[in-house]
Amino acid sequence: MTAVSGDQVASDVYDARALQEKWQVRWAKENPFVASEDPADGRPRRYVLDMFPYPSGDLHMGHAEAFAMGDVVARYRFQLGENVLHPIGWDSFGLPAENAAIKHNSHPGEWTYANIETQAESFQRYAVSLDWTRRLHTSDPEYYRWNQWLFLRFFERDLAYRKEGLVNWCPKDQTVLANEQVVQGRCERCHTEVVRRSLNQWYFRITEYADRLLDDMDQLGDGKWPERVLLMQRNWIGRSYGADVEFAIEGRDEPVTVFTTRPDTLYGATFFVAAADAALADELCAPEHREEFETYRDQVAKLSDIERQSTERPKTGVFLGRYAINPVNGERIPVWAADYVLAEYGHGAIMAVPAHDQRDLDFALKFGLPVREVVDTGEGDPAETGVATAGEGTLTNSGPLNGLAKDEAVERITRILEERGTGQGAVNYRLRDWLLSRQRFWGTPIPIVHCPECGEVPVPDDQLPVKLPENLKGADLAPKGVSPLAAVTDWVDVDCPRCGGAAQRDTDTMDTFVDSSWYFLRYCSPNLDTAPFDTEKVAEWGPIDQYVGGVEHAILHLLYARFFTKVLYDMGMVGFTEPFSRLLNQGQVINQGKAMSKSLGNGVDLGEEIEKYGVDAVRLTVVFAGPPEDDIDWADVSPGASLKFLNRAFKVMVQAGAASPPGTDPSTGDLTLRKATHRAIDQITTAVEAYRFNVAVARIMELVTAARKAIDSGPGAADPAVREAAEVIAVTLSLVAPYVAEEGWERLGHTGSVAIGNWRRAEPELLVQESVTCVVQVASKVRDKLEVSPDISEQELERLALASEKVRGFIGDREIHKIVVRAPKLVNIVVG
RNA sequence: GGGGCCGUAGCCCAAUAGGUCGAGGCACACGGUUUAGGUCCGUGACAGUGCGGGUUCGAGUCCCGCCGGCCCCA
Repeated sequence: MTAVSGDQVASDVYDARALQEKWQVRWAKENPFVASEDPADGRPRRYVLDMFPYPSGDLHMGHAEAFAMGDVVARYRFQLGENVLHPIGWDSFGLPAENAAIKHNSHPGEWTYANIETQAESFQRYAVSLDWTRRLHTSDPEYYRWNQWLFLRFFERDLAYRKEGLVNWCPKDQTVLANEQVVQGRCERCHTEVVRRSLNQWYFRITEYADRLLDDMDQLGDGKWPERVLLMQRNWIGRSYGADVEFAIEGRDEPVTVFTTRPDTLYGATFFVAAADAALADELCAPEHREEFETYRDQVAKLSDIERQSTERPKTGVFLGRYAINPVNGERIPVWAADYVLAEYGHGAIMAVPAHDQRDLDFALKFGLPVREVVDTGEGDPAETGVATAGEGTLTNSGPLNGLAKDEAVERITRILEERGTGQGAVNYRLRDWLLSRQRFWGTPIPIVHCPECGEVPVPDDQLPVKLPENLKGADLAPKGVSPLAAVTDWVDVDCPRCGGAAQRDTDTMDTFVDSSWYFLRYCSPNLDTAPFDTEKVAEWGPIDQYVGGVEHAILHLLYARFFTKVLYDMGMVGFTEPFSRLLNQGQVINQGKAMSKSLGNGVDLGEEIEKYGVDAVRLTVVFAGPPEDDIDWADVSPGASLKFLNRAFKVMVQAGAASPPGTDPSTGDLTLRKATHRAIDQITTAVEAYRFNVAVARIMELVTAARKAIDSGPGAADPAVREAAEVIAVTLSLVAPYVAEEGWERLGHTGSVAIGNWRRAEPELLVQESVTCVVQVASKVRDKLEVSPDISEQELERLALASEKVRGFIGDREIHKIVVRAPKLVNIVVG
């Protein structure tokens, strides 16, 4: 670990391990990063938060990157002298604990809390500027009690409800999943193919907030959130404008409503399709087609979502022996059942316009259904080309719409439908309600009692928390398709809170994303036992000024947390509608171009890297590797080089500290170095504020080199400018390499931590340059360079440029067409 | 299939409102220090911005097309 040995005086050598041991003890004693609640404390308040970790084991390289980035932001704020809230906690409910408990025949809590302790120690060693007094764990009854309390408030507001419906079921984890947890038809966690089941489950009515979730994103623009995250959320919510159109069905009293984004193509609807697995298809099926339909439906049920949504697969379907009536032209169109229409989107049925929708066209061609073009786009007839046309064009074959453009037609037909009472303008969303029940043990019990008399009865607030039974372990927790809680009869059987009769607890637990949807509010009053959080404290700290975490949460966690915040706003419990004012997505740490994994054998162990290079060097490596949002390939970076740099920086601080006392007036110091120092301050500050931490580090490196040069071949270590530079090095380096910064600061003769309130401002007079290089171009090629004053006038600069011998030579006898002058940096002489 | 982001030395990456492509680092080479090696100090070479067009006095930056990579939605 010691990087330098031999002729150096041992104490002047940066010894990472020794410094870690020394400063961890001091920080633990002095607690420099505790947020102040003192009302008299006038410092600006700042809330910086890293997404809390899941205690899956010890910290790994991913945590190292995330928390190094977040810590740059937090420590910068501390350096500015702000009152920073930078708390930590654990997202400690979840499946891995349960699986570990089954494997080791233990209780999930044992594994969970042991891992939390391990991670807590690692965080201390990693020197993250955390406020340890606010620590929380979502698996504590003191925490999940408030999940239950919030669930009940949602229930009262009809934002939590139970319904029977087709849900995503993971056969491996033996539980249902939210839509957001199904990626490409597979379980987000274990990648098993998800199947459909019809179950009675609890949902949060997030669709009620779809418009606000979309529209409030306006608050997050201008670089406050990464554009791609906003884009992903927009896509996920998937708002589309169109119309609901009522189709009468022969032999049925009630019409069937379909949603379409293209009401303008209504005259081109030549058939009607119900999702094969929707109740509607079953209902519409004529008796003589029932057998065929049921066979088909059973086939569809066996298909995975992946197969079903594949565009490669030929279209399948059956005719249901019924006809629907097109409301605008009275046309009888056949009703089919197919699997390319999804039961849970829109109304589970569509009007098919084969000329202008490729899926409909594929289906029509396969089954010999008519294709009628109603928008002339100037492309070939879809019936012949096999290519549906979706673009702009002029309406045709469409009665009153003929001759209109697409947008006009949409407007006109919507009005016609509304006048006739057979349809209306409508908005459809891709977003589904949030399925929150899980058939697993290690989560928050849903605080509802099912009573044969009273139905769904909320557990009264004063009986919260509904605690998990403690006597389950090992095989008791094995997945069996129903929650393990169902088997604990003395837990399940309770008196109905309303009528006192025999009743049973709901045995499902909540999706752990409920836990993480409001934890950032709990940090403001982590021990409050009368409410989930103190509204006034949240008003003082919130919303979060800077949130830091991985892009893998771009939809799930961030969407849910935004939803919760809006509900809490409506309840008057928080005063803001967006929880995270700014968001930084850090990248992943990969190795040799691939995600680290055991099977590839390319894992990099954080503990081993720290052992080899020390905490500071590891942190410096991840921060310097590139922009924060980029992935870091560990094969491309060099922690050894980081360690060497820290050594250089440390020696500068030690030598400057030995040569002059603290408090030395820098104004008499070497001007060249002073200018370099203040330019560095200026550039580092700008870079940190713009999240360009890698650039900030590069500027610190330059400053160290400049100081080194000043000591070796300039004014010498005792020059006041060298001390000034060394102090700036200590302060700026503290954002990234806290140990060496603290030790350097002490060697510079300071007492107290370097980490708080020491950021310097660049002195403007030291930033001005007495001369700048002006390039002179002839026909856009650089032909000469001039040293000029920064405030030179355009006229003067033009005169100087034209006076240049070199320039005159290149102009020759060509005619000057134009001279572009951009004082003081450039002159371009355009010649004929 | 639709949408988005990205492509700068062997490698990781910089480049205010379009204005000298190269800040920083890795690797490499050379010199100094060193008994030697490493460390340390210093010096240096290598690219013209994926390809092809366009706008402009001037394009890494703006526009169009293509190639390659990544992401989101189908």
